[in-house]
Amino acid sequence: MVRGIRPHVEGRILRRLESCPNTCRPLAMTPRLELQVEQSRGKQVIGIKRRAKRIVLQLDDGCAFVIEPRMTGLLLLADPPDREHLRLVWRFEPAAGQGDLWFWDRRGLGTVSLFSPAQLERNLGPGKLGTDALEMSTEMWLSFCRSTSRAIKVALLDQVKVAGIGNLYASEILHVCGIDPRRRASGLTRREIQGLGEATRMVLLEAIQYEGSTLSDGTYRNALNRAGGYQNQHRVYDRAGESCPRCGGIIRRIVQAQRATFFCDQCQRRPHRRKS
DNA sequence: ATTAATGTTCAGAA
DNA sequence: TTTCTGAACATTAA
Repeated sequence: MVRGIRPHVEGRILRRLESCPNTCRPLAMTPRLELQVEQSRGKQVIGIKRRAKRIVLQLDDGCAFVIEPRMTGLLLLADPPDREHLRLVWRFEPAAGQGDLWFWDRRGLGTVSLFSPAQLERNLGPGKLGTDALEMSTEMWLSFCRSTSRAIKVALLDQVKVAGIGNLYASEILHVCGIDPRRRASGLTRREIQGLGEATRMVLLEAIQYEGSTLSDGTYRNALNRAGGYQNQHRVYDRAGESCPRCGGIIRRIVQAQRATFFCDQCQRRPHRRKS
């Protein structure tokens, strides 16, 4: 999303922000966003970056819009799938060949906030979001695993501990490093944890390269309303009953913490439980 | 027709 | 303190 949007918004001047009137439900926003929006008129976008799963649109006064797409939110430069679910539009001073920026969200769980520098620190800082999954060192992975007795799959989704891993990627990561998703995080060996770190890096970089996963509901799209390509590379996600691409075992689907987990029973197996 | 499922997060309870 | 549960929502498949 960020890569697609950056060339169209960097350096541009904000004219106004509009909440879309024909939307099924008002966009969840920070209180008083409307008021602050008046003050953001004329401000310049100096940059756009990703922080874990959030998108940060930085303004020249130190404030920033933080967009949280959640399940179905999209930032689009053109051609929204429909008008019905448009939630918000940033209107910029006209520039040749460059239009406005839209927030479209089918389910409506996404949020957009306008934060002051202090609020940014509070909402994106270490208390709220852990280290980005792509910036974790082996030492950090070790202390992360030692810190919790939950199943490793569930722990990987804890954004306070490690930020940026979503449900489908947790399954993909654990398949790549061959770890049973039901294993306790604290029970992993040093060697396994090292593999987990490497697998995380590999899967996330791969997914970013392929521009994300457009699942069967077809919702996810990049900034230009194009489907992603990573769904074709999924090893286990949404492939219950199919055979494992690595060992030929059968891929299973289980539920952990009320979320679907996919894994291969054969090459992601629990270690032998030894009587002691 | 119901029910369950969906790339998420958070408050509040256990 | 940590972990679990349910709710927020819209849409589709079983």
